Amino acid sequence: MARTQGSHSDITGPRVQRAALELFARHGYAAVSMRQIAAEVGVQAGALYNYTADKQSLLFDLMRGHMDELLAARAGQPQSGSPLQRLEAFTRFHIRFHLERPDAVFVSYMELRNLAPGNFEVIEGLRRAYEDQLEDILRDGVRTGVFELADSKIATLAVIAMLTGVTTWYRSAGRLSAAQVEQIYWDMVRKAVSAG
Amino acid sequence: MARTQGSHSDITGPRVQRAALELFARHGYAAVSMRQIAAEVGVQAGALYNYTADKQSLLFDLMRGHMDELLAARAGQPQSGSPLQRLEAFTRFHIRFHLERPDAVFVSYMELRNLAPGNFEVIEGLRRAYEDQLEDILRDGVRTGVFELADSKIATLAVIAMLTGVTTWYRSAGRLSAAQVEQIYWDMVRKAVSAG
DNA sequence: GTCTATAAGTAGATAGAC
DNA sequence: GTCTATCTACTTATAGAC
Repeated sequence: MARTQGSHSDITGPRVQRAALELFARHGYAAVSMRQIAAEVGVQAGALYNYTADKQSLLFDLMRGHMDELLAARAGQPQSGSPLQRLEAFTRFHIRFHLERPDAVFVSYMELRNLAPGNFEVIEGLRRAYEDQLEDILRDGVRTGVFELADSKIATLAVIAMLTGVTTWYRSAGRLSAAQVEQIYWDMVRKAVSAG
Repeated sequence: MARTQGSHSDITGPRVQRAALELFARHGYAAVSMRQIAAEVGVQAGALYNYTADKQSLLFDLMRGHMDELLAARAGQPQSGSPLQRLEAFTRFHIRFHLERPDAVFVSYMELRNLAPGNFEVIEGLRRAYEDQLEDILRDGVRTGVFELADSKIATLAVIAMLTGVTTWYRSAGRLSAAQVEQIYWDMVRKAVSAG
């Protein structure tokens, strides 16, 4: 990974982010040193500070970028239809989006503890905004009688936990395609929330 | 937390385990130093090595103890009845057991990455033995037609992810009792796996 | 923009006194 | 069994040369 001296600002920046993401996902934020990230990129540790103020900003920017992307992608999806249709759209979107970014999902979920308090507040707010979208769908369905749930808030958290869990075992080279996985989870979600 | 000099082997050992568990749960294994653990216990760092060979063993023993306790508690539960009855027993057991040990659950789930390879194999084997119990129940129910699932293995992982997720938000001082939470999750699990 | 060198501090783990 | 002291290595971050 040695690199001869020179200027590479346009390509080094993204490479730093990518190396940090991969290493944080594999070993955890606290277990990864700036030297390891630099080695992965092919620069010396000091050079990283041209792209990030410090290690904490590296983590926060990754998580912030992931959440922004999640909310932007979701905003680009169709939001109309019956509660059942909206729930199906949400479920399929969630699985697809998360399966495409296993590292970012893993880091955003596992490294919340390692965010500085102010940074944590920001990420937590974005996460709640996303969850509220599902909760709204479930509440609408309960109101119209198509869903039957004792507690919409808990159902929201339960569904999201179930769906996000897919990233812990799914491998694209495995026996199931992403489309099949999407269908299997949608079947379970639909049944879990539906009225008898 | 200062401590006068003396011998306290019988009480210090459990205190080391407990302090490590709490600190690992709150800050993460890699972010916690042996000196922090020692300060929490009220001894100097060197004294910890009377109770653990090294930091890695501290983590492994905690996780191993948690998994052993999980499997032993489960083995003490009734295992007979219809697939639906067995699923209800498993669901309620899982929620109750996990709600009673939020720190151990959190550490056992989040710190898998920080186990040395051989230690990881052990914990992974225990985890799989536990999951297989749920998978057996689901398979039996599918065979007898009471459950309807496209894939028993994925349903197993989905149900466990959903149930374990309860530990991320549940607080005993919150608006719902553990018994209520148990009931809400059981309603969702039952519906999610049942045949139409 | 990247390098080398370094500051200042902390890590895990051990040795020997008591 | 716990203490103090210490070894060796590594940590984040910065300064100044190129």
